[in-house]
Amino acid sequence: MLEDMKSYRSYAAGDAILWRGEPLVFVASVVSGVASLSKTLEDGRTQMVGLLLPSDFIGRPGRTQIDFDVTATTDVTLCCFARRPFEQLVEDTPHVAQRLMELALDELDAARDWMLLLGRKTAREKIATFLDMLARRSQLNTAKGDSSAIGAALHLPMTRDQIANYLGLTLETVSRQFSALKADGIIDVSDRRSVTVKDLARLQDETGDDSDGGILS
Amino acid sequence: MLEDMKSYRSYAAGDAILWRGEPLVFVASVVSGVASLSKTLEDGRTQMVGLLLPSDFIGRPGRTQIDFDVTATTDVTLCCFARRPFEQLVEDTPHVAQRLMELALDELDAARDWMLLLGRKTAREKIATFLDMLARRSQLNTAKGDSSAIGAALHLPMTRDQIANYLGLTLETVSRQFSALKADGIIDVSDRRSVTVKDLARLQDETGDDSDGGILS
DNA sequence: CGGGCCATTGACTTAGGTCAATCTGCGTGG
DNA sequence: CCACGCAGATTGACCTAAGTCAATGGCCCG
Repeated sequence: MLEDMKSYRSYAAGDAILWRGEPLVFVASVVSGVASLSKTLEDGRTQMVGLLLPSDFIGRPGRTQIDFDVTATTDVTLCCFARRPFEQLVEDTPHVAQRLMELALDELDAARDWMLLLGRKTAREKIATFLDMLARRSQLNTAKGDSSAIGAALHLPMTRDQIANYLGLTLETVSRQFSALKADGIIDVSDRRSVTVKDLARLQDETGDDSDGGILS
Repeated sequence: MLEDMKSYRSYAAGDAILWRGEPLVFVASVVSGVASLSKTLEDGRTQMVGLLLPSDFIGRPGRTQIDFDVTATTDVTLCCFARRPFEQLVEDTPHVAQRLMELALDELDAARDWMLLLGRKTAREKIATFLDMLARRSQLNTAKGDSSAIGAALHLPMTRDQIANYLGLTLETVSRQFSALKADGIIDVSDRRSVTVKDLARLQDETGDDSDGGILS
């Protein structure tokens, strides 16, 4: 059974978890901390192409390589399974295959939202979208249903530089936009690692997104 | 059997195939022509988030909605299956589920490459990457193995405006970059719908991509 | 107490966007 | 068969959002 083959691995903030092109020996799920997927151009410009929060999955049944780097953004603990036996499990259990497919489709949707952000949003819209996303995500993980956790401090899991790489900006622009949103009374930036959303509605207005807001599942 | 439930639909260039949020009644595969997936901000800025060429698949087992628009970029013919029976087939045939999963992962990889392009590449690199992608794709579909179909005219399946929406640029910038690449002797732009790659190596240099070039499968 | 490491802020540059004029075909109807 | 009109493409002049470069500030940790 799968339980028998799981193991835990920990990485310190900044450590590489997987390198692009390296043979993929395990699949994993994030237990705690934040990891990121990123791609690099030959001259060193980099772009994060995914953020892995707790419960997210790393790995691709049927692939032996990945073509991005996986890095620990904060200290991270993973729950790992050897790839071969895991694939066996996937083949034997249709239900698991279907679940993985859904995960892949969710990631695809997230990737496409991010494409819109990267291709068309202004710096201010990018920051607003990023904060809104963090607010939604952290709300899910805490008080489910309590829709107004506004005023609570949002923890930023990354440095300005990493945020810039996620949003396709420079760290200076990220910093300036934080300051601007603060000056406009939309957020508060006390500690460098936390932001308080003072006016969520206004923050959402600033995202540029079509307001009819997606699927009401 | 699946054969019994397939039907063909055709759309003229510019026609909507599916609207965002609309209930998804069929899945389909592209028989001929080119379709695109796109997302729009509230003020009308749009970003293409995918291009569907012949043999590409539209649809997501387990989802009843999509949150992008699907539009016919050129005249398009689709081969459609009703969604419910198709999903039944997927559940009954593990092999099909696995194949779909691979398609989803391929799309995810393509989406991530595009994120790097949108977030970090210059206009010139974007155009070079776009042309290189078209060259690779059209080579696959024609003379397999003949690696130097250089000199052959590449057909552009879209207008400058659509290319701009795909690359996160404006149509003017697309036009200027075509002119610049032409002035540099890398391509030739005779007809507005076709481009001849005169120096593929140089074109690839201009993409900005890490030259060790991905996975040698 | 001191030395990194982030972050912020300012001054200046620039790639790409915007606005506007012109050009090029191409299909249509007289 | 021609001329008209229109949709797309090109080109130029100018503007601006964001990048670059550089100085300064705060904070944590040894």
